[in-house]
Amino acid sequence: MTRATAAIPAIKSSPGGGRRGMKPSVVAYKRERILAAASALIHAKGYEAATLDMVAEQLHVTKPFLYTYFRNKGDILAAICEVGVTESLSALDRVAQVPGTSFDRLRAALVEVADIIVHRHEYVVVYQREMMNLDRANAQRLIRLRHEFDLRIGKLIEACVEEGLIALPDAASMSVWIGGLLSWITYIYRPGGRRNREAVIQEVVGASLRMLGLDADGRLLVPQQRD
Amino acid sequence: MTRATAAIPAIKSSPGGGRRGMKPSVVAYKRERILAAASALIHAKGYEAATLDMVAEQLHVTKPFLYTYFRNKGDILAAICEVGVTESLSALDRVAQVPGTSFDRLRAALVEVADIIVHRHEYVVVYQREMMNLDRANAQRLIRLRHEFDLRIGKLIEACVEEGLIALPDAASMSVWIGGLLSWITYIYRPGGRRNREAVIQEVVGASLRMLGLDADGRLLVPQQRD
DNA sequence: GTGATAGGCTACTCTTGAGTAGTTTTTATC
DNA sequence: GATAAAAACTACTCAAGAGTAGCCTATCAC
Repeated sequence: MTRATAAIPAIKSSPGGGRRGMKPSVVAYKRERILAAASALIHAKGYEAATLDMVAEQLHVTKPFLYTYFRNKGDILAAICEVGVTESLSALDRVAQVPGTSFDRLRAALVEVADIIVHRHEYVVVYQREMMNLDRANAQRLIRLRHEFDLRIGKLIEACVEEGLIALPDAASMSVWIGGLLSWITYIYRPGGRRNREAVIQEVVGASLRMLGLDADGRLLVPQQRD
Repeated sequence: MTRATAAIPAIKSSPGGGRRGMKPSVVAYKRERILAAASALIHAKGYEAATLDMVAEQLHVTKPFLYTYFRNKGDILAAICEVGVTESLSALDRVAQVPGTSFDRLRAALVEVADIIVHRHEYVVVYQREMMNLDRANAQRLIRLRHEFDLRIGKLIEACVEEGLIALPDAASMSVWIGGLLSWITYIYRPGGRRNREAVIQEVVGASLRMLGLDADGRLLVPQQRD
């Protein structure tokens, strides 16, 4: 891991480096590097076509090296798949602290998650496409996490309904469709593509809110009076 | 192909059976059977994990049999991937004949395509997940078809805008998000799942129209006046 | 019944990639 | 600078599956 090792000093100043030994954070760093390389490769070629030898080569390392940081290929995939959902869930934790109305929190949640999906593009695509290659245990865990995410979006919506900010009947069931719209970002936005990152986020947030019968500022949308 | 052969008589009465030899339609039928089996397997296990030996076994046939109807595994995948888009495009052709306003045609298109996605569930999932395993030529063809689909949905939207039925600025660019919502059906609806087929279609059509600023009957949605 | 042919099968080859056993190099410590 | 331990590498094994060469058999024309 010639190059990775050379890059390690950057971590010295990172938090969590206790006075005695920075081993844990170095290990975490190496794992992250492996995941980034694997994720890029799997994103480009697909799970089966992306071999561990290729991952190793990209890092200027050898295959057995990878096996000291992950038990097997499946565990690498699982770790990649977790990133998006995990980060989204902690974003929801953060958002819960946002002051204002439930609408403010809902919109903040949408923006935050859209942002994560845009930033973690490759990880999310791999999650969507390759989840099924996970072994039973990892798959279950991922499904639970995803379910929790939908549930919490649903709760944010319900809070809006209770405050009278949303009028749509059965609005909470829209959470899965909002999840779909958010996931679809990966098909619309590609890093280096012609679409603008912020514009995509704004579009998806606006579309999600309209699905809930709200405009971008949280005003209720109602059928226009015929004249 | 013991079982398939036994089932062939059903085809005798099918259209296209010229007076001399029903060979072409028999071949088409066998190809379809192969695709159905392969699609189910790939849907369940993923492209790489689904082996041709398994496909053959499911049909009570052997692997070389498959090779007389398809050049290789990739061609089978390509044929599966095409189904959803191709059928959707011909649905759009049909819909163009629908009398009434542009809104009627747009809604009809959404319903038809949603219906296809629900019916061809497995094919569509495979398309979404495994497209990247296609060789360059097949991939290009598929992308073009998909692009055409988005374009034509965009045109249906534009027609509504021109007739003054939609007020949303840049409404045509919503076509990709509608495509996303339609694709998401595959995550929401599973044959045999607890969700009702018609309800799902209604939900997705309603959500799509709300994204365009319309209610289910095509009435414009406008911000409610503050009191 | 005999011969020709399409349709299908048996029994391979050959490649590729996951995972590992055992060895070498680097680093840290005295 | 000797020594121990950690980190990484070399050089495999082993399994699995895509694709194929060549054989077998049912069917049909005559």
